[in-house]
Amino acid sequence: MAVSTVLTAARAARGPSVRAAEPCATCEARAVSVCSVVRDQDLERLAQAAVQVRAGRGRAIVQRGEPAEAVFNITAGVVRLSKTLPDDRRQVVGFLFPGDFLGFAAHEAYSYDAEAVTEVRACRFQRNSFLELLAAFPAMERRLLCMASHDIQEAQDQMVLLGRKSAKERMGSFLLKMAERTAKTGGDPGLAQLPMARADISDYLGLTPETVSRSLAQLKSEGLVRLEGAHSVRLLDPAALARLAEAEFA
Amino acid sequence: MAVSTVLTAARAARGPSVRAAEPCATCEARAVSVCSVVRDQDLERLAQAAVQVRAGRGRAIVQRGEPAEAVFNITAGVVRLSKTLPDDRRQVVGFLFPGDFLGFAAHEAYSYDAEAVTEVRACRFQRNSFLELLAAFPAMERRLLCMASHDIQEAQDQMVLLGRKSAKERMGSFLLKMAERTAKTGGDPGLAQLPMARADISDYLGLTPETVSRSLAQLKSEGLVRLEGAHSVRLLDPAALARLAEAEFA
DNA sequence: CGAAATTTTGAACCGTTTCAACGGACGTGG
DNA sequence: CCACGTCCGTTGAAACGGTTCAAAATTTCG
Repeated sequence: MAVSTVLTAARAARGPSVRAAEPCATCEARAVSVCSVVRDQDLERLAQAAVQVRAGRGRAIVQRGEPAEAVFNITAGVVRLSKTLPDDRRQVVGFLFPGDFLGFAAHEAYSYDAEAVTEVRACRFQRNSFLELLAAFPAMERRLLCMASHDIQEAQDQMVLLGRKSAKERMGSFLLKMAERTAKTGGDPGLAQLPMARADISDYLGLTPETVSRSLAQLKSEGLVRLEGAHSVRLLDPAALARLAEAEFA
Repeated sequence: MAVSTVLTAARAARGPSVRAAEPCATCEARAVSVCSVVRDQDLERLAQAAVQVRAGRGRAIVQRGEPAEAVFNITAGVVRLSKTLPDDRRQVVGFLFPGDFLGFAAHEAYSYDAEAVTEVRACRFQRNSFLELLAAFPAMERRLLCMASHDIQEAQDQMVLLGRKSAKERMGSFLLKMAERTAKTGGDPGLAQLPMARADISDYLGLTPETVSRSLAQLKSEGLVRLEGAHSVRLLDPAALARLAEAEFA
């Protein structure tokens, strides 16, 4: 993921924010080591194609149907990807966090709306420049392919959630996933931070905001979690939660 | 996608079954032109790493958790990919048809079960050989990346279906998709052929077999379809069906 | 042709949604 | 710094769509 992060960093004279690549085998770490495969002059050339952009809470970043002329790399904040049916039913198909790519999978046009859940910073590339990078550096391409595979697996897990899990199970799965994310970015691993609104969570889990709220209340009454304000949840018994969620069934 | 198809064909002295590549921009055609990027001697080397395999109806091809040592390319028949929760709730995460890859996205272990819905023939590669191919031919890698992007978009559409559509809408979307497939392989475009059991369809659509049956009955009573036996459905009014399904919302 | 499996149909049940109202947090402006 | 208004989240009650359980009809295959 951190392709543009790295480029940005390169522009800023190679600061310590350049993250090391991790082994692709697990795809756990989405950091892409561009440095290892891109020569400095190319890096510079590409960095020039990248522009820092910002978006305030709730602002659209891309909209479904727009020609997919840009690829973004999120550097700060949280983005919500969603699709909306003509009668306004909405499904959130994913949340993007720092390091994630936006718009890469798109071919002609974006197939979803992307909006800022929190204040967002991102690195914007012209699509053509981005594709040139791929063409020039097969190792980049491989890395992206690996990341795409990972996304496919996540999507499949989400299908299990949407197709077969109860509301409480969905909520449990979601909390575990969010706590994992907190942990991965160096935060308290027992705390799930939920920067998005209940409506965003419900549209991600295929529920209503009311059901999300009720499911949380249930988990609370069972002693599995404690709500610390509306936007963070302490996991009191992650093991029990995992059992409940059958989170990706071990 | 017909990578192994092509390889197999190469072994059989380059028959007419070598499909031409189509432009990646749309990713509509999943045929991969290997011939254009792979030299003959390499093709032969790789063909030697591929083995034809068969599986009878209902037979497992790969199982979740198994080390992902092989990549398959389906050459005939239909494969069902599914995930099962510990209490036997099952979600079908996809069906594979001739030309599709199986096991490519897997990293260490397969993350799903793959079973033969009909009699299946496939081309089996050692994973390492397959990765060598990718390493040797960046154009292959690009093509796969494009295919993966396409799969991600399909997965997102399926999330909309599972998270937000009614039973009837799900059924409509499914029928349209299956009819499209029939059309693409040169069959009657107004006919959706459903080789899989109702239970497979229901596990794909996040429903029960009973609901699938009832939804079909409703569509029938509304004059949108006619059942021609249990495994093919004639679409009498595809436009109305598309409106109903909001199939990928135009 | 006949047995087993699959599909369809029927009726009661249940989890989630819907509709409605209340409570609390946040931000704005005084 | 506090008061007020708005938005968001929570809680309650009724309704609905889909599930579950049961049985009949059809298809499939030996």
